[in-house]
Amino acid sequence: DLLGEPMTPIEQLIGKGAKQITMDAVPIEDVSVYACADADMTFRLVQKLSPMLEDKELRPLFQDMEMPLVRILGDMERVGVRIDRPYLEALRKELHDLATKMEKEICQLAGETFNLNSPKQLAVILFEKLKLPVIRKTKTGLSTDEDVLTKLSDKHPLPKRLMDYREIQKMQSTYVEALLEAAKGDEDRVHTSFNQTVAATGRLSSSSPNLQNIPIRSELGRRIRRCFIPKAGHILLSADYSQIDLRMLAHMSGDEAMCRAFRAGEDIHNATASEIFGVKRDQVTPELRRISKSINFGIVYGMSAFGLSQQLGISRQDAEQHIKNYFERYPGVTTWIEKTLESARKDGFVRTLLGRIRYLPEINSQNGAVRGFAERTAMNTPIQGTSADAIKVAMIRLAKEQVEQRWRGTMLLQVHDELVFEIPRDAAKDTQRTIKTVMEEALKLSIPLVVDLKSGQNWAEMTALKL
DNA sequence: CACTAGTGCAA
DNA sequence: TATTGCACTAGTG
Repeated sequence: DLLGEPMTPIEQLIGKGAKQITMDAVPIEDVSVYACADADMTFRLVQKLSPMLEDKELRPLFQDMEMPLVRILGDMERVGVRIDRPYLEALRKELHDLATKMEKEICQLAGETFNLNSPKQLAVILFEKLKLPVIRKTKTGLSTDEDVLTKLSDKHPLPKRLMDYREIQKMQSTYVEALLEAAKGDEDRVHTSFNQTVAATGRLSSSSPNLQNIPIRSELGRRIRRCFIPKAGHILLSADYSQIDLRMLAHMSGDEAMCRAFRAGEDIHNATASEIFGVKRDQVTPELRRISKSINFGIVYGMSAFGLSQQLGISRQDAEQHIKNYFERYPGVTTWIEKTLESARKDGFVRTLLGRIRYLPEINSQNGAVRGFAERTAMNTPIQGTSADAIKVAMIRLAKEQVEQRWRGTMLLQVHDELVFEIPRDAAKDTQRTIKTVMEEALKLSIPLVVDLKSGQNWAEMTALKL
């Protein structure tokens, strides 16, 4: 600001224009205290979240949660996470050679060369040249997604080969190359951005690179995850909330059977299977547990019988029966969903346990699809958002405890229900205890929050810790 | 270079 | 016709 008014200290910290936004709403002298070195981040935050100040219930959320978190996230971003560059370079070479080989083989199967990364070109090969049956359409053409390719894989060898190729391609382009690019300088650490004002539920998001979607499920995925390592003399420590979303549902609904299961320390999917299939706890087969796990997730997302049937590959009638049994066994959940929808229709918004608000202007829409979407959001937001509230509380308390020297090390990442730390080898013991306790006590609920700890020399191979 | 569509990774 | 995100490639303008 070379010619205009001199900038105030707060403006210097958080950017021009911040004054009107913050000062009009309410004077917060402490903004400068919280403003971290990332001025742009703070400015966006103030701009986007300052309406919170006008709502009596949201003001503490803004001042005591979101503002202190700015500093913590800024620190995490600046510290970054170490990656094993030589390891990733080798992986890049291996995957490159593999992809090249598979590309040739697939084009031979197809009888012509084409761009394997083009769904449009692939559809021509699959459905015109090879005359395979069309499983599903997209709005512009014929679908070739994983679900479709799986259904085609007993009719021709190409679909399976293509699925394998896609996995390699995904891992190579989205992770291996992106991470090497992100750690290109003289430092072997990558620095994500934690976005505080993006997700409508109050979750964080991560970008450039996104470190909240590092693969873990496939074997190749775990090989990528292995590239995240601690600095010399340190370990990686991961602390994750066990079934946090379902615990939030249990607490908010107060459902007796669900709360009882959590209080007894039961495996919730096992308990659910036992309830809805009417078998004893020790008679639950892996298959019944798998179905129950799907239903539990589905409930959190506001699933339909159709959705469950698709997910499980069963008939709609069977899916309907499972859902019916679920609501009969967990009547408190049924009531909670009804009450939540009712208040959303009346007020036009829903809130998390700590009062975070999400407006749902389409909850009374005449359009069934639009309304249905708003209804699923109305159920999901209090659950997902309360989980986000809990881990944010934990992060703030942990940062405070760290200043008070209750533990040593550095918080590196937040992945929605997990915190990842870099801990000096000799500080492990006390630190573990503190982290677990602080996280589990983040919110006092009618059921316990449980945190599982793991540690290791990389983010893929971690050993469970017992205290 | 900006944008959309399809696809797929995570919690 | 299952929530919240981010990001890749192809394709279009």
